[in-house]
Amino acid sequence: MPEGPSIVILREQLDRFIGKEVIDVGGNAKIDLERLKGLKVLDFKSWGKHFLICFRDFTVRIHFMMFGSYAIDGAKKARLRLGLTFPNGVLNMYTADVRIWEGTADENYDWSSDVMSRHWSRKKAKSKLMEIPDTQVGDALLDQNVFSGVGNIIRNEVLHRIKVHPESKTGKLPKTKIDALLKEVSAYAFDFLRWKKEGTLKRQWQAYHRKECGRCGHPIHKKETGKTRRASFFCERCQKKY
DNA sequence: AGTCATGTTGACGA
DNA sequence: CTCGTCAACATGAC
Repeated sequence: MPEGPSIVILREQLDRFIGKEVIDVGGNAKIDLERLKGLKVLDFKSWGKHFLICFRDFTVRIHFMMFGSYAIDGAKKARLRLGLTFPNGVLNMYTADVRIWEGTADENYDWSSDVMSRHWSRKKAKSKLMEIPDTQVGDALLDQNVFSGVGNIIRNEVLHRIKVHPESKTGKLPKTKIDALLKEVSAYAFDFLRWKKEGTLKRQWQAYHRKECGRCGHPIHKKETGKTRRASFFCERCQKKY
């Protein structure tokens, strides 16, 4: 569920609830559920992995963490975290971290860091990278403040695409590799979106959870890298360590 | 059936 | 104050 493109897919399915009133609220989310009742949803937005339900005076922020899921016009077996009933349908969410931000989404988020936003700024991401030259690029990719929406799939596939080893220090990357990184991180997110919709995402993976490199056939190395200690999958033949 | 995983936060101690 | 470590959360695919 969790990476940015999956949240975009959720958002895209909810157009018919925009402008509609929440006529009932349920679930075990630790927020004041009654507060939503009777209010109109002005919009659904996303910022990276954050799914945002926009009301006039506040924003409900949903984070699906690792195991989150949702159902539209249906229910699942899992315990309901937050369920919204509209006159024309239902949105149910499970295993999510739910919070309320006072104010609008615009007041709470910097859209330029979302790799799937139309406001995504390569330039700003580049200057953020320059500030952390000693950070491993694998860790930098998971930094939501720099690349919001990027998760473990996107980071591993992007690094494979640009032939860079996850343990490379950002400050040592050649300019061409920095530029390739900034370009591909967004490009891959949109490929992910398309493949996920087609149901072909897994078979497109070139490194992530693969035994052999999708490019050269060399065995894929799996290792917990960096401070994040998430699993990195990479080709020691194709991907150079800087 | 057991293992593993598309993630983040907060507590705690050094 | 900042850093590292760890527990906690909770589900489903294989």
